[in-house]
Amino acid sequence: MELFQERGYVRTTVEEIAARAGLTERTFFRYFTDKREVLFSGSSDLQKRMTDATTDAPEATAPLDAVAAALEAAAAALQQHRDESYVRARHALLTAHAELRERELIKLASLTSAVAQALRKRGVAEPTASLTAEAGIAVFKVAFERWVTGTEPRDFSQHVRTVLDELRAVTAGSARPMEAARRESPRRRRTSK
Amino acid sequence: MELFQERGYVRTTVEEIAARAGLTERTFFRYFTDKREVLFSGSSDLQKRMTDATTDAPEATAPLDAVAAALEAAAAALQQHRDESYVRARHALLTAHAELRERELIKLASLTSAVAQALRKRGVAEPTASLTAEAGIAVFKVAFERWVTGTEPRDFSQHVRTVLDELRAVTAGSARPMEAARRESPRRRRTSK
DNA sequence: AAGGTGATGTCAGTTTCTGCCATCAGGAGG
DNA sequence: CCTCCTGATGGCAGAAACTGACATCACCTT
Repeated sequence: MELFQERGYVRTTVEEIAARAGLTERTFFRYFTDKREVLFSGSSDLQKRMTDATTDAPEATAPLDAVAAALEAAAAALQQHRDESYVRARHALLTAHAELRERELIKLASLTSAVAQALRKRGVAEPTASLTAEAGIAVFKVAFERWVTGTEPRDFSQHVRTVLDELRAVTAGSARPMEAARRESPRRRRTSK
Repeated sequence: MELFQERGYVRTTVEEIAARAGLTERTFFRYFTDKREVLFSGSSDLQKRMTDATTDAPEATAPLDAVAAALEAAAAALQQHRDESYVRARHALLTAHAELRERELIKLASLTSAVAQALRKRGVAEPTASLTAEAGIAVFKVAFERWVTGTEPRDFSQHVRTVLDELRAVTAGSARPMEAARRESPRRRRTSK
């Protein structure tokens, strides 16, 4: 990250990164499959937290609410493990370089299918599982963007809740809503839990 | 595509591709920024169709339904312009090579923000616009996957409609639904149409 | 005929990434 | 203490992707 901020991502060579770490280029490629990968070391950890949270949600929890729990877990992990300056610097790099955004997107896709998998383990059928996971990660993306971009120091988990409610509003307010919903699960009263 | 099927994607060199087209490697890179890009030439066209469809939906149409129109447009374009064997071959390449999936994901992300942009032009506010676009593209992904993977020769647009209904079911059947919805739009009775 | 323009070719060079083999430190077992 | 094994690292050569600079050529305009 030091080097990336000194000379920018593209002009920083893998050899330089390795040297700064007291290693060789060859060794770098033994730890990271890619030059890009060096910016995504935490992602497998995040994924584990989120799938665990999905799996551990109480049995009666609706699919989307299990995913909401995963999002809360992610929010907690993010605010704990990374200081804000690192997150912002990283985010600046990602938005500036398409190759890095690509990598982020595939990480998010992997996250999505992992969450879908966790939902299936809960007994959620396809395509509900995939779809709920997709929607949940969409919420994650939008909320994260608003969190990093936003000026006011608002809580990430607060953003998550807001955006999740927005999602529910979006899909509730459109045509042809119901026959599938009735099939899926018994009507649920606004459980204050 | 010929070469990719003869020797596989990785063992096909850009020089070979260019030669097969009667050109030089250098010229290839004047037309395509990337080796990957050669498999995504149609994407900007698809994007235009979808944003147009979003923009052209009748004024009273709800956001998600405008996006549904865009999905219909995409389905029409796909079934018209590409024969099935090409679509399947391409899909096989994309699932086999992570670098290609990355590229596809960024194309879909670009599509998402273009659709969000089109929604904003309709007067849809943030974050509803982004969120609706994300959800819509999620439907596209899931429906496309089912279409290509599926054995029965079902219509793509048919898949789209099914998955869209599933999405509505997913978000309808979860907790804490309403305060955002109430803010967003006047109460809407479960319209049977 | 002269000049301009756009598409292509040629070439040299950088960087990423891989395969192969050598080295070296430390632990296990004799 | 010696030996063998193993895991981590370095060194090196090479393929392939990509870039920049310049040359060439066809074609069009004037």
